[in-house]
Amino acid sequence: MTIHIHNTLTAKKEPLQTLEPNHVKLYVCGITSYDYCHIGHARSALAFDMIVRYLRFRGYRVTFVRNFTDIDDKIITRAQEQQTSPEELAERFIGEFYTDMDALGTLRPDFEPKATEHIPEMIELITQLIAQGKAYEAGGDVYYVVESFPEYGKLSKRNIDEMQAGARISVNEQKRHPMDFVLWKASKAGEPSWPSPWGPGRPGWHIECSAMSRKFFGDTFDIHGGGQDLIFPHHENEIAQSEGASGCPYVHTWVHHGFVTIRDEKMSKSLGNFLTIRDILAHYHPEVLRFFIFSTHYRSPLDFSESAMQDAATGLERLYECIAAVDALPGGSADTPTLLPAEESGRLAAVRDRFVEAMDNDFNTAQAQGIFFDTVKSVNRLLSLLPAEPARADVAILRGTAATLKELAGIMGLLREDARTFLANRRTAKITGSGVDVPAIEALLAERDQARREKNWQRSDQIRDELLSRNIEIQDGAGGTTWTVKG
RNA sequence: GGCGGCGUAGCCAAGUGGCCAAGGCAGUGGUCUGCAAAACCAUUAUUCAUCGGUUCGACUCCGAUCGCCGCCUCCA
Repeated sequence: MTIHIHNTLTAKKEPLQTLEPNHVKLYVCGITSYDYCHIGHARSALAFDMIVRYLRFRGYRVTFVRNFTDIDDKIITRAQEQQTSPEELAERFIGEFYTDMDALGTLRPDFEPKATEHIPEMIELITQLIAQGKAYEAGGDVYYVVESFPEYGKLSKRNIDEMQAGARISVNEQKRHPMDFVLWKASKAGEPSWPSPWGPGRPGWHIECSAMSRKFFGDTFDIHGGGQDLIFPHHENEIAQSEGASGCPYVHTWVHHGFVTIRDEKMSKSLGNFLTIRDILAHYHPEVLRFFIFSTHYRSPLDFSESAMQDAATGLERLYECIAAVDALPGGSADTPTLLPAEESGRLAAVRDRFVEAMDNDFNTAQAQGIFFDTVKSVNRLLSLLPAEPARADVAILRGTAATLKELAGIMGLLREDARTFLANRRTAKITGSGVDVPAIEALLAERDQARREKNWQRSDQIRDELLSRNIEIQDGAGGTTWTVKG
């Protein structure tokens, strides 16, 4: 089996081929650091976190590069608003980004280049383009000659004429052609600037990725990723710059993930409908967010809602409950005959293969989650059949399955906590959130326990209803009564 | 207007032409339980927006229609 990945460039799923055997060179567009990250950024980070982990799980060496855009119009504007310097603002939000990413538990990329630390590389690339007649200087700015690149539009499936028909291209007297885009901008007074052959200025947005990916990977690399909104113009322009300069193919596979929407609309600051990662994590465990994000294929839109998050939380708890039940199993006896039907043990043993098949198909995490639930169902079924002194062989199979489940779910960053701890913490979080009085509950339960011993069912049920009205749900088990907070 | 994508049960969501259309949430019946809860078992789309076409056979391919969304300006 080979991994198939959807390639935006060809609009097809293609078998993964790497330039170097078993080595994937992956570049992902990171954030422009001028504000807190929202769930859309979380989706991007988590999608590529999963992809990197999965490729490594499948035996690839992955070199993962993700940049920071730390100089940009928005940064300059925001810094002025906040009466600080662009450098300070950008650094601050890079720090906030790390805070969020660490909370989400994402892997650090192997390299995290910043635009401001690669100005010479950008100047060199621009110089090469000018030397080839593919860029020109005008009034301290440098522009790319779009018409010098006949394949312009091949990624976003557009052509220059059609786009000119749209009237939204700003008129700029400096440009020779309205679609020409800026590689280097002359700085205005008070703006950050770097010396260049064209005078003091700063880089255009697109050039940084071309220059930095070339630094780490050379002229051609395997996978370039980002959000679907980057396809045009950002990635289209990167292709024009890089292929224009090198004459080589820039990227083999383009991977673009879908948006997070709220009430089916794209999150955007102008609509005021965006939620930051820390907003979400204040209310939900990071794994709940991950579970929610991976419940839909990465290229599809994903609609955020409270109820969807609740479903995700319920689903994740179901997985953890199962793991916790297996963890609680006794060692088992060699004298007890095994109960596990061959069909069932075969199904459990197939989990890994089924998971790989789903994930090899363009990282189908939604299908993979379905396989987790299938597995949980099988495990629970067997658990419910197990006698007090189960067969050692059955226990071994269940423990092995639980371990596999944790390993595979770990690729999505799920089931990474100790199950009992997770469930206990979750209950604690709910208690804290709802202001439940634990000693009062314990007292009522003790009273109910006494009532039950006396077979005073009326009083016993009265207490249960009383607790339920406070959102406390109880479970009578062999080892006593436990309780959880609903919701 | 141009380009791209989507429309699968009450909700969410897989499905790379052909065994009964995954899975989750919610619902219903049952087992268990003093009664419950959890768990388990069973059940919930003769049908995949609509209409045509290709094919022995289509949710899967092609065309049209309707509806929704995104990009075309900064954007994950």
